[in-house]
Amino acid sequence: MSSPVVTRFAPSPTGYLHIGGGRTALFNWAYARKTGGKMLLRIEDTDRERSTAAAIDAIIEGLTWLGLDWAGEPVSQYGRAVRHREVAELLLAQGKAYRCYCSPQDLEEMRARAEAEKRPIRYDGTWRDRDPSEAPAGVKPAIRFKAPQVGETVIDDAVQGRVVIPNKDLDDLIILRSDGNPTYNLSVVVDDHDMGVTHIIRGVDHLTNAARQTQIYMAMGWRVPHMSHIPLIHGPDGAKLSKRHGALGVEAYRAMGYLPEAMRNYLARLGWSHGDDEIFSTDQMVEWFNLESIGKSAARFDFAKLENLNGHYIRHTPDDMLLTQFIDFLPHAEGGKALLAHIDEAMMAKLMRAMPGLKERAKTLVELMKSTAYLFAQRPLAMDEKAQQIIKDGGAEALKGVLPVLTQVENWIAHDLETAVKSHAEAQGLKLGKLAQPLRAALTGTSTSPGIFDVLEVLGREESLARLGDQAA
RNA sequence: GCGCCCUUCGUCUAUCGGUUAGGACGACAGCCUUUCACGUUGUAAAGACGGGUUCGAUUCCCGUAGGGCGCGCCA
Repeated sequence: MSSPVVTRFAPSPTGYLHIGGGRTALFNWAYARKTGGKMLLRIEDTDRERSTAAAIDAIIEGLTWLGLDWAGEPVSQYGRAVRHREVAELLLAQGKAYRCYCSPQDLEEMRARAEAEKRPIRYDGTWRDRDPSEAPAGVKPAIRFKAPQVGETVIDDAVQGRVVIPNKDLDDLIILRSDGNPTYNLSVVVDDHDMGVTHIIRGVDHLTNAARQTQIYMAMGWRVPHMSHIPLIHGPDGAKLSKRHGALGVEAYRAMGYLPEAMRNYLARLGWSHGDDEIFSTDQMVEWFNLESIGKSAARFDFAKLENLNGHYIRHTPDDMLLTQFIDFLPHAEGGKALLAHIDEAMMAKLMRAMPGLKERAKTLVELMKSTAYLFAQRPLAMDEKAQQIIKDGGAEALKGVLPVLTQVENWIAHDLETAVKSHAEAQGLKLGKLAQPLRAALTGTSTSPGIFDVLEVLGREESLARLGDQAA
């Protein structure tokens, strides 16, 4: 029996929770659930300049919206700085780290020179073996990790396989800044160790860090956690995800009207697969999830597929649940708050009745919201010229013209009309061309199909219908 | 420049040496429908290139090309 799995999601609060981070969190969460372990949340806020409380809120809200939860309170990495410093000092005392008196300018020059001479950009080890007595006065040193210079560091990665990195390509990284604050690579190792993390699942952009961190683990004599470096998500053009593409915060996806379950399903399929299965519940995903089935190559974000999936989830969500989700969505939607103000019991009832027609053709909640515009509109509705002309012309032709016009105004009504007409026609043995009967029935209240009265209200001209009826009959 | 990783239809992917290379999204066409959508049927669409290994390679190895990531007193 091995120890229970502990995963962690460790974002830095320097901005919104982007979609790649959301997927990383999903994988960590899914793996923890699958194995009966737990996922921890750690906020990597050691960069005091860029970390913000707003970003922390955004991350937590984003995860919550995605339906991902974690064990215990979020851990602030910055709050553990004392311990990180302690480890840095320990490394220093053991001769596994040393003080470096190079100034940032020195280092910049070093880099510039290396670049100019087309040499690898690395710290040259100036202070690695220099006698501390040579230290310039008044300069606060940074502490560098004394990384092995020969041999190689191996990362046994569940996704990437066995990755071997020559130690000569890894330089002595700073673990403690000259101002006494720890840096990322040190903090991560100390925290993951102290927090009992058994499995690290993160983006491949951390692969090189994994090597450096492995060296620190070894220097401390700590056990190296299982690693899984998952491929990154690219934009539609194959390049890095930019804001133009999908590098938006997860809250942007919420505002675009995507359902959390659709997002989970889509994100899971991006890089991970279970045979030919495309649409699966989150429970199903958890049951199937495994690290081995995660691919190694980067995947492009495809909004068309997300939309399709989202449409599927919208259609398959029970009306009442969808209505709840819709209401919850409104505050986050552009123009949604204005609608929210008009929602009372009567409106809820209307929305509920309209939902079957509404959800049939909405791929996102935004589309669904747009389709409800009719319900919120002032009566009587203004008709465009085309509609007016059609009415003016009257006659049997009018009916043909009316439907498309209605479509423009409000698809779902047309849907109701169509359904009502069809059923009436069938019930009364009428040919579909003869619509007068069912329409009259609707007008007199014989039909209970919601939307019919609204339709007539839109038309606003019972005479036209009557005329149509005469001709059609 | 150096290191690491990747490469199957336009996109996401299946395939664990032998398949007519499968599915999904998208596209196109038909059906359903007096709108749109849903649904449904079908079509087109892929192993980057070059060498090996093997009776046999998409699958294993090497090289080339292309792409990605990393190389901060950022995380």
